[in-house]
Amino acid sequence: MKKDKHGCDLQSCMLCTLCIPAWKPALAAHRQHLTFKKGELLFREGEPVNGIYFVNAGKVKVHKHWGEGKELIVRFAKDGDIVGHRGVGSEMVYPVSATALEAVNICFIDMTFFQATLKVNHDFLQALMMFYATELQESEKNMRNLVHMPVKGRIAHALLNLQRKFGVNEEGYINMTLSRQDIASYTGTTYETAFRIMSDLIQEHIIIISGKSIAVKDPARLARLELEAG
Amino acid sequence: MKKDKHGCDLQSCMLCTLCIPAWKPALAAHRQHLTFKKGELLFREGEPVNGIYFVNAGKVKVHKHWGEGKELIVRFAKDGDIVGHRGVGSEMVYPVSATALEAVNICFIDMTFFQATLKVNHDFLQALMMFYATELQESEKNMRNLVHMPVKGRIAHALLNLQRKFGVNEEGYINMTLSRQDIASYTGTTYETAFRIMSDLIQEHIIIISGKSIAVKDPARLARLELEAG
DNA sequence: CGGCGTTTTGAAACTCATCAACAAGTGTGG
DNA sequence: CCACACTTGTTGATGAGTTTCAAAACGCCG
Repeated sequence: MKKDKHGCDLQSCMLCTLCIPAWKPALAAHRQHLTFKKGELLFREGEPVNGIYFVNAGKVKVHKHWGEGKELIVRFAKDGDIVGHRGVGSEMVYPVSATALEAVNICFIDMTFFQATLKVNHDFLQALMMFYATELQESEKNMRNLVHMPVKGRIAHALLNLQRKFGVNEEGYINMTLSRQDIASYTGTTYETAFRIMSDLIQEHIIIISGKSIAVKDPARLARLELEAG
Repeated sequence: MKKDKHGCDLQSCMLCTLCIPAWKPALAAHRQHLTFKKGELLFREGEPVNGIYFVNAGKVKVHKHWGEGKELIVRFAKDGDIVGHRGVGSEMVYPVSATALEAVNICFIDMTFFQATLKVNHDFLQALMMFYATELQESEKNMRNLVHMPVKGRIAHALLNLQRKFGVNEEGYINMTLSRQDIASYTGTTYETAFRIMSDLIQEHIIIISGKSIAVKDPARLARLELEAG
C-alpha cells in the first residue's frame, strides 16, 4: 500500500461528484490516494472499520472467509465502485475482506469524515441508500441461486454476470482474468468442481478459454443453464 | 386485505417516529391501515412496487421463489419491521414476495409519498440507510452459511436466529410457530431433510417440540453445530 | 367410518467434496 | 541456462451428505 498526495478522480468517485461545494476543501484534506499491488489486502474481515474505499482504477474482490482456506467471494468491484461500505452498521468491524486482483488505485475517506458527510450531504446519502438497496437485491438473488441452482447453473450465471459487469474486448473475451480458484469461490464450490464444469462448457463449445481469458460463445445456451431448474 | 382509517401506531413505525412535524398531516393523509389474514399475500414477486409496508402487529415471511414449489425464505418480519423496501432500486418491481404468517396489521405508505419523504427527511433517510446496511451484512452472512455450512448447522443457526429475534415465552418456547416446510425454505433444504435433522436434534435433547412450538434446550450445543465447519 | 392432508420412515440415485497423484507452467538462485 | 522449489492446472476414484421418490402411519374433520 502506497500513499501520495493526489486527490481522487472527480469523474469516478461518487463522494467527490456528489460533494457539496462548501465541503470540497474538507474533502480534499481528508481523502487519501492509496495504491495496492496485485494480491494486497485493502482490509481484513474482523478488523475495525477505519474508512471507505472508492476504487479509481483496477479490480477488487470482496470476500468472506469460513474456516481454513474456504472463502466466498461476495462481489467484485471496479473503477467507480465503493468498497468497505459493508462496515457501516451496528458493529464497527468489517464483515468482509477486500483484496486487489490487480494494481489498484483507491480514494480513501476516513470514517469520521464519511460519517460527518452522511449527516450533511443529503444527495450523497440518498445515492448511497440506493446503492445499498441494489446490493441487497443482488445479494438475495445470489443467495437463492446458491441454494437452488446446481453448480453448472451457478457458473453460467457467474460468467454472464462478469461479462455484463466488466464487458468484453474486441475479440469477445471478458475484460477480467480470474483464477479458477476465484471462480470456485465466487460460485460457492471447489476448485476441482469449477474446473470440471468449465471443461464441460468448453467441450460443449459454449465458452472458449485462451490463456487466462474467457469468452462466452453461446450466451443463449449459458442462459438456459441458469434457468433449467427454475 | 382490509382497509380502515386508523393511522399506524406511532411507537412501532419508523417512518411515524421519524416523521418531521410539518409532514405529520401529510403522512396521516397518505398512510393506510391494512390488515391481512394468515396466509394472505402482502405483495408478490414481480409485481410493480406500489408502496412500503410497516408491520404494526403479526409476523410476515419474505420469500423468493424458484421454479415450481421451491422457495427461499429470505427474512422474517415482526412488529416494528419494514417490508417491501426491497422494491427500492433500479427496477420498480418487488424482487420478493411477502406472506402473512398470522393475522397482520400494516401501516402502508404509497410509493410517491415515500419517495417524497426520502428527499426531505434526512433522519429517516439515514435510519433507512443504516437498516439497509445491516440487512446487507445479514444477507451476506446467510449466503456464506448456505454455501459452506451443512444442513444441520444451518438449522441450528436458524433456530438460534429465530429465538434471538422473536424471544421465548415463560416455558422457554420460541414465540414463533413455523411449519416444517417454512423451516426447510428458510434453511434452503427440503421438507424431508429438515424433518430428519429436527428429529436428530430432539433425539440429542438439544431441542424440544410441543405441538407447533420449539424450545431450545441446549443453546451451547446448537452454537457448536454452527461453528463445527468454520 | 372413509377420505385427505400432514407427518414419518426407508431406500435408491445423484451431486458434489475430498483425497491423491501427477503434469505443466512460473519463478528463483546458482 | 539449467536445476530446483512452488504454484497452478488436470484427472480419476471414492464416499458423505442430500435430494428424490415412494409408501406407510397418523391425525383430523365431515
